[in-house]
Amino acid sequence: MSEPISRRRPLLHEARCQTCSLSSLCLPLALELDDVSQFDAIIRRRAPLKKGEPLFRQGDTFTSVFAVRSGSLKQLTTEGGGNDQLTNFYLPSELVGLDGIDEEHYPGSVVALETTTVCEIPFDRLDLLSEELPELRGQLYRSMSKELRDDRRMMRLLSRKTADQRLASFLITLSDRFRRRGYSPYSFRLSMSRADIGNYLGLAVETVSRILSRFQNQNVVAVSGREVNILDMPRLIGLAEEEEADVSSH
Amino acid sequence: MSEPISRRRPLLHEARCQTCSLSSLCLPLALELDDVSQFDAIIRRRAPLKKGEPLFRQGDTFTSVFAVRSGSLKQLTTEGGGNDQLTNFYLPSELVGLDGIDEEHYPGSVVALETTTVCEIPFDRLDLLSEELPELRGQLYRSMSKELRDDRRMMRLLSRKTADQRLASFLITLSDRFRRRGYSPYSFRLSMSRADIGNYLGLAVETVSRILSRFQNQNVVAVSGREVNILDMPRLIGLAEEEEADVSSH
DNA sequence: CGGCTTCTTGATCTCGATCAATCAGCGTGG
DNA sequence: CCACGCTGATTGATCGAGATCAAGAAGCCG
Repeated sequence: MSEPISRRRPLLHEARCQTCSLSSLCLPLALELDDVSQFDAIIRRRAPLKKGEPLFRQGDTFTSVFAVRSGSLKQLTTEGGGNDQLTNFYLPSELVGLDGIDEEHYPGSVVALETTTVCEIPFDRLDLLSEELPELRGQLYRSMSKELRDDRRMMRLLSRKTADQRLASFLITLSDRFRRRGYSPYSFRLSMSRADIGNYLGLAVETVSRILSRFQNQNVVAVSGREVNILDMPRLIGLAEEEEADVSSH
Repeated sequence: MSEPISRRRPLLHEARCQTCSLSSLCLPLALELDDVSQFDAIIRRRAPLKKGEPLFRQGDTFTSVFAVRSGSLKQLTTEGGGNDQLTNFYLPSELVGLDGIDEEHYPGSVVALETTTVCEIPFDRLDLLSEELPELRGQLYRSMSKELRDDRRMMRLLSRKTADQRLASFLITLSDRFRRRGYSPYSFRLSMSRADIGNYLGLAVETVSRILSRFQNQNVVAVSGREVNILDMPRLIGLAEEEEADVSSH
């Protein structure tokens, strides 16, 4: 009634969970159709963020978690001085803000890397709904659990892997996330700068650049600016693991 | 009634949430007395683990999370080869196993560092109970969120801090956890080896040893084997932050 | 006591940071 | 349409924190 086939707010129209192409990856993934409607009802749509615009800032009051609909974001934590640490990149269908639940504020800023749209999910409503919908609750537990698991992988990367292994792992992880979203795992565009990559991986920008060049010379990837082509995936996987591998082949 | 002042199962008796000294830190922290009983009813007590004994192993089927009652544990993730990464230490009242929820198995082994007792909380029962008890659900969300937050801090430590800062941060974090549990924040015993500390902080054992010696020479701490005394907490905090600090005082 | 493991201390080497200099893109305005 | 200036990316040269290699010392337990 209030919204027939609204042309005035086409974004809002498209932005329903029921018609969202990400629904098989996102929070409502395990819900029945009826339940999806309930979930959809608590979502708030947001105007798209422009590149560099913050979704929220470190210290802002925690109210909601956000599902990325399109684009990408980075999470930054500042601690004294101007010394940022980039702790995460978020791609479509991923959930942002879960680490803010246990205090009244977000522990880091989240900033758009390109034009980005998100769905805002007020946490108090989500919590209440999760009481009625066990599937939703389970999905929420699983999302957080998965993020914990990913964090552990990241710690391993930061404390044990060489620069080469870090870059290779990074590219593989990205590739994998694209593949799961239906994009090519071999050819994609980085939405983050070299500086962002370095910050995230605990490396200097120069090192990132150098290693990408080297990978390129070895015909493992082709890189042109932010455009990446993975030419030899098995080799790249080898580079990411490479346990001081018995390099000798005889 | 069923248990007057049972002498036959003193452990089980003491091991009730209602009388547990950790109840103000543990999962049931936000529950009313009646609700605590419900929670208590799903807990399974466990025989104490001896030093070196695993609570579970990487790959074991996920069934439960565990609350540490006494002692301490370490979490290890093995990835190809024999190259372990120590991703966490667990102290009394902390929750173990949350990162296993979203897959059918635990992503790492958890091993006792000393004689350790835990409460087993079957996750399916916990999930069901969290439907009825919003406070419990909230506490569970908060626990996971806090762990996410701690992980981010750890990533920062691993990718930006020097060896000195890492050691100082480690000691401060431990001190803080002891204080919150009612123990001295200045004097405590490390239940983990130097090798464990190094593995956790991304440093070689030798480096850990060297830096502890240096801290000792600077009268910041007194270390004797695994016994630690923090002599100058403000100084230690300074060492942990030390943003390429303007060392000059004039 | 002897045979472990764990811890400490010293000497050297290496990976990646840092410093420094271009180079490439790209939007802005003349 | 091109010159200008800015930011981001690449490449080279040097340096240093911490790893690794190598010995001892000190617990610890049978």
